[in-house]
Amino acid sequence: MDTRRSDIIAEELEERIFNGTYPDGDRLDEVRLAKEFGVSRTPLREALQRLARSGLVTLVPRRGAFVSQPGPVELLEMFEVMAELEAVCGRLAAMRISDQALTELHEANQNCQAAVDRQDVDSYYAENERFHHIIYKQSGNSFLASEARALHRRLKPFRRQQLKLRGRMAQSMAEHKAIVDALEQGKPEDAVTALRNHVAIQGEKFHSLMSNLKRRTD
Amino acid sequence: MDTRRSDIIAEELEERIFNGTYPDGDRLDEVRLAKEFGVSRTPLREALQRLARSGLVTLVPRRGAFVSQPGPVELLEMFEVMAELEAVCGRLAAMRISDQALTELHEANQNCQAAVDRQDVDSYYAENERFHHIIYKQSGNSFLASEARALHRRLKPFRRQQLKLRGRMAQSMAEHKAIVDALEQGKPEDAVTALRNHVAIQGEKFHSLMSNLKRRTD
DNA sequence: GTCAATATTTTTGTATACAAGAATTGTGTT
DNA sequence: AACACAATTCTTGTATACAAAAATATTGAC
Repeated sequence: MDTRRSDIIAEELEERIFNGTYPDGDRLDEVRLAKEFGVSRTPLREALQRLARSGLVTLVPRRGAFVSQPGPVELLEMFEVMAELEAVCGRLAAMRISDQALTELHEANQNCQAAVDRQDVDSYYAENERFHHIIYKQSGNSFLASEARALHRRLKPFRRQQLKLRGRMAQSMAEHKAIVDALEQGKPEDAVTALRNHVAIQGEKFHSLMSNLKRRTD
Repeated sequence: MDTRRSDIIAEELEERIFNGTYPDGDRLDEVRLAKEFGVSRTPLREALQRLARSGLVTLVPRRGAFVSQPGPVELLEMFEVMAELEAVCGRLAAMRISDQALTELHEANQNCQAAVDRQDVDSYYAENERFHHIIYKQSGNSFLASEARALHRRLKPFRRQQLKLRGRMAQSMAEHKAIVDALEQGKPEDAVTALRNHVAIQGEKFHSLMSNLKRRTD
């Protein structure tokens, strides 16, 4: 329960940057936004500073706040790091995971499959997130888990795009199975490769998606 | 060159939290600090929000800002993540490192050795930092590099403590050599293990340091 | 007509003022 | 004496006011 207006505003602005309302490089005018949200500049500035910390906007002194969407190169870099973070989580989780978490993992996976059968992208997305969050937590390293969650969240809008690619959801399910198997059998290195590939492939898919998009605009 | 006062204040407060001027849980009074720095509350609040993003203080709504030093458990978790980040940097760098960077690495290492011979802790620390930063950069992934730098910086005050441990600097030098060898020969997995151990051992050293400290206060 | 220098406007950074919630103190009751 | 409730004080959150720097427009010279 955030009582501060700046928190609510920060979330709203974050949402708008994610869904593309504000394009890359766009300047976020303090007074205009303050009027729009019906607040003074003070809470709005605090919200902008928060976004700057997350890397969503860059604050140029005496110039203002500018939206900074990650470019293709930066995105691939972020996916690479995400792949490694997940791999580490998997390696630790393979040694530390609880029985209860394993059943929860199976449960999330079954819900994923059901969503695939129903062609329900939203539901698939939610269960997939749950799946990964369980692994983060089961790493037994809460700092690692929170870092993983943060990057996962940051990449959310870009992962979502490629879920629409033909056959991606089915392929993803197969990868999930390999991950669960590795964790169940307590094989750290298997979990590492399974998770690393699972995420890395997303980066590659995204890459092909980007080049397709580019070719279309030629 | 930061023109904004809030930046300067944030740095100063960060320094004070690092060097223990403000103990854990201490409340940072806005008006008192504002008077002390000779500014109004506005830039000071912005500085506090910045520190909150870095995790150095926690902002409780309507209650204020409280220093939150990481506890022993959290620190070990952070060292574990640092070890993995460095390992990933090393793996990528082993494949991508340039000849020039390799010579720079040798150079930094020689300067390290010279500092050890002179028993010059400060100088050792600076060159050691340079050594690691080169590896981060040579990962060829600038997002990864900046994440590694951020965590490295955050752990700085805790790493520093254990440099004073007897024989640690000499041991560290041997580990550096193993790292450089792996990078030079382009062996990713060797670089991974060398770097992971190099950092992980810092976490363990810190752990023993902590328990010694605890025993003394019993 | 173009370029440069200056004046004006706009916008950010900071200070101050005000409002609302939390902590504290004091008083009254049991 | 102890507890509860109310009034006061203190502190945070927000709005407004002001100052300084950057952007823009205007005027003048060539």
